[in-house]
Amino acid sequence: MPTVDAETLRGLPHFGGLDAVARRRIAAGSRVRTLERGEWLFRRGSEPRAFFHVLEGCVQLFRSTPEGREQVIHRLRAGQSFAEAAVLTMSAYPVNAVATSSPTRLIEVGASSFLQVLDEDPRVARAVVASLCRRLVRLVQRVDELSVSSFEARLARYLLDLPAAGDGDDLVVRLPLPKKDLAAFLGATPETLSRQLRRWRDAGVADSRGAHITLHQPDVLLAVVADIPVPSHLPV
Amino acid sequence: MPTVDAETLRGLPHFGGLDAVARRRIAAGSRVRTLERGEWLFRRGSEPRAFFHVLEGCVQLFRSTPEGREQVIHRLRAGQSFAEAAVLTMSAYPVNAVATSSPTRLIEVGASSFLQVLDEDPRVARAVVASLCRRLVRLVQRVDELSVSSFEARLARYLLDLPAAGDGDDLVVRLPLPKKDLAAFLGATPETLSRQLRRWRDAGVADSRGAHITLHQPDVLLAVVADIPVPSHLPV
DNA sequence: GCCCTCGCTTGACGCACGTCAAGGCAGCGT
DNA sequence: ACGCTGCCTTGACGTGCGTCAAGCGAGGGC
Repeated sequence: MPTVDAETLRGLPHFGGLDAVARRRIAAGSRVRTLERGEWLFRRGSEPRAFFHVLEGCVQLFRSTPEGREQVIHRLRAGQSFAEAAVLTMSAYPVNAVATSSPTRLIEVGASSFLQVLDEDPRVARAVVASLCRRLVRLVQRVDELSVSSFEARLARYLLDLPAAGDGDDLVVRLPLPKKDLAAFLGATPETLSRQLRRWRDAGVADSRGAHITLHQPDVLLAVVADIPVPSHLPV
Repeated sequence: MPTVDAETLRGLPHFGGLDAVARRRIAAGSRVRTLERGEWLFRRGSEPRAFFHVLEGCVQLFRSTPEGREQVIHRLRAGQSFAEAAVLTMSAYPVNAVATSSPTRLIEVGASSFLQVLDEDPRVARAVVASLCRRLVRLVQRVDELSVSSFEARLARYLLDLPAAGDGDDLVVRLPLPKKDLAAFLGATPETLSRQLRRWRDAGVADSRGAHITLHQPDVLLAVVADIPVPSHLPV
């Protein structure tokens, strides 16, 4: 059970400004955990004893219905923290969490030491408030997207938000996750994703070869994102 | 422009524990506003100069697409605060806000005095963090609901969450808002709402007369909420 | 009384997506 | 080589829900 170096905590957004004493206190209540792909970190409804910070790999937060349909709420990569809110309300984790790559290394910060430091140091409180706010705004956006925009629009937005390389007039992006997971993240099925990419290929808008997707007409995608139906002067 | 009595602030969740000095500071940066039904409080994208606390009436937060489709994010009634997150990030209101009843009275708390007190008093920070967390959890629930559950399930859950009066074996609830607004809140259209109520009436599950809805078989609705398809031993 | 507006209800119709089922194609172990 | 097992793709089909359009009933003004 590897413990956490107090120095390591300096890198975390919440604890960057802390003095050495407080940092050592947090470090004492923390440890590093390593998970394999597919391993569960916590389940929805269980008691939140800790929040987490991703050092390496990827964690997916999701909910699921009794029949197995799942909605991915969030994907966390290196440098991001999560589950602070659950710790702060001290009620229950509202989602499930599993690692989606191997190995995934995390810092697990114990609830009690975190709450103590939070009460004593206004700077931590400030940092936590800020990060909660950012998350809140992002969620508001997702509520909006999931209910009013089509799958096409959600996918277009996702692709345009990826880091892209130019290639002549085209943009080329690389999917950072398998297509079936991307589909789940966008609240749809792999079949729907596949069909949308097919339609774009037929229309000459975008081509996909494996995880590499070439956007021939990014402006069309931009119009889709804005939810303005594209004037169909396109060849069949 | 009526100013705010420092005593009034004692009633607000964020400021209940404050000392008189801090409260007077907040009061100086605040005022009471009265809106008519339909009046705008702020628009998405504008700069957040204040957050609000509802004293009376109702405020609706929503987003809308260029073509006019709207998604209601939240409805606030007396005793609730909103837009703290926008103030804290200091970027832009992520939603629109309008009053939906007349009169709607609000306390408008100026951003600068709020931020100052937040930095100085850890108790305020704690209260704000707690309220943000609650909101975050509720939003996570909505992301989940909007994407994985059917309209029927969302409506069932909404009805079961209303305060109900018993009447024999039946439960009777009163819709606190017009049906078209309810439909929007649940991310659907009035037609869809109408049809669902019709189906329940035909199945003998629930009857609606205006805003009064009688639930003859609450257990069926409970099953719907759990997303377990109801075994159809029901008469046509 | 009449007419207007608004909220609600119904029907007809279309489309986006989910589900089920059947391949194709890669990688990988034996 | 073989057959696994996953991931992706495609087709056929069903359905939830939005859109359009019509009609209904309850106010409210004149």
